[in-house]
Amino acid sequence: MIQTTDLTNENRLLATLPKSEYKRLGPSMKRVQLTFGEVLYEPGDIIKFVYFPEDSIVSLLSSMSARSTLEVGMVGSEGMAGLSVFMGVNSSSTRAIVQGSGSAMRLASSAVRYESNRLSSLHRLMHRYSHSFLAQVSQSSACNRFHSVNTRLARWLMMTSDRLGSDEFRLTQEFMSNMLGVRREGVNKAAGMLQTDKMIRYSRGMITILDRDLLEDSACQCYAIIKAESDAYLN
Amino acid sequence: MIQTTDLTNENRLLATLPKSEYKRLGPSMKRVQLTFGEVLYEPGDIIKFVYFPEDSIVSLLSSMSARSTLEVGMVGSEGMAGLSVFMGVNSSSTRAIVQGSGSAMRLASSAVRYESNRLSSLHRLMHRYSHSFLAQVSQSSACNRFHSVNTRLARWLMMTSDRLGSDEFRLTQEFMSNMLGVRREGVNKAAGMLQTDKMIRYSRGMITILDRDLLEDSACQCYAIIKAESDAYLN
DNA sequence: TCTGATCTGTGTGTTGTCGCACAGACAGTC
DNA sequence: GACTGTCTGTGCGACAACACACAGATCAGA
Repeated sequence: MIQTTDLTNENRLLATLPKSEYKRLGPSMKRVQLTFGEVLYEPGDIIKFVYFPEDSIVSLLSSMSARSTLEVGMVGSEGMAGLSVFMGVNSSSTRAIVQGSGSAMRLASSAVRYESNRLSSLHRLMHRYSHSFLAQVSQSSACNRFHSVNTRLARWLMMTSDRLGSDEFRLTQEFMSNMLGVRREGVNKAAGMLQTDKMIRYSRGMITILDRDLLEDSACQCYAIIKAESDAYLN
Repeated sequence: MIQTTDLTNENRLLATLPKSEYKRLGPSMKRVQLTFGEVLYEPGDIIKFVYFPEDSIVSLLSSMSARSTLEVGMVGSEGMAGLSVFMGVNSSSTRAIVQGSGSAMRLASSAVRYESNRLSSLHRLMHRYSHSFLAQVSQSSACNRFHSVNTRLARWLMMTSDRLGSDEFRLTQEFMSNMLGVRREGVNKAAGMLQTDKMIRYSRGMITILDRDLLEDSACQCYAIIKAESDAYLN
């Protein structure tokens, strides 16, 4: 497995906090293992915990029907799942599902509510992350409207790879179709092209990125735009 | 012109503030007239003012290219244009354009930065609005992916009508095509159907909603979902 | 080694939207 | 009343994605 990012294996949002604030959160925080497919919360659920992914990924999904689901946002070590809590609302309108197994720091929602107004750096960071996340959702929205399945799949694979810090991961076409909001057959076709062009290799749910540069080239500009936004807010 | 909502002609977010906080904002605030087509800020611009629409509407657009633009969020009396400022970022990734002429309260960004941490009700409200807005953007994103031009146009007309507090307004097919992210011809076809079914009437940029109930029925569920979210946060 | 479950490949026909091209309708103005 | 610009209507070919239907490949476990 090739490490492609300088992953320090910690959540970058938390890592940016001054020590004093981090310590204050300590007692309410716990490192947990998130496993693929785990649902952290459903739309309307009371959110008990928020999650700061380390090498895991959480996807936020909007579903129109059982058949039609779409990822509206992806959360990795750059962010947090459960922004609603920070915004003073105890439930979300999206489903949060673990898209990549790995560890995350889990924080009780009550602690978020209690501390986020007292810890100024945390507060400021969360605000900036909210902005970054909103920008991501906005960009994806336009991307989903205008770009083809091919380019969107390439973008999505790049984003996933970045957050996992790996070029190899398990994901079926079925799963990706739920993320991109297209049929499995569409993913098959798009993935087939990427494979023909030697950018990726895949078999029975195991995907390997063979050529990141080529893959990035076939992704739309949205990838770079979202990445810039995600990285920038951490300074 | 038929008034269909109990429009009190003031921004509902501001109206929810306690008097003391509203007074604090007073000196920095000014009622301005927004005119159709006016651009409040472009992506990347430093945002000097935020706007609390009264009977005006501000659309937030994401553009992939000159040809391809999409409305990612709509702001009326329930909200504010310029959320980024509240989130501690002085520019936005979207373009803010006036979609419906009318009045708005304009507040200097510096005042937002200075006061939003001091005025607790304002802060709390803005947080809750941020959540509501994020929910709107997420829902629209899925809607744009899964629903037909017909239903999306119906939804969009309903949302516009709600915010203007009127059943009659000026909007060309060309303009709507930029909002919905489809070609003008597509809007023509969809609008033609709505007109055939006697839900709306239109001519040279003047649209009249003839039957709100029917129009709401042909809009997708997204309309009701977004409306509920927008109304709920104000309690 | 057989069996069932899962994952992937692909074929056919349909539909929605696009891209382009142009004609008609209407309003303002000189 | 003629001219110009704007807005609207429509026709046609192209194409991406859809819906459905199966067949083939691979793996895990009995």
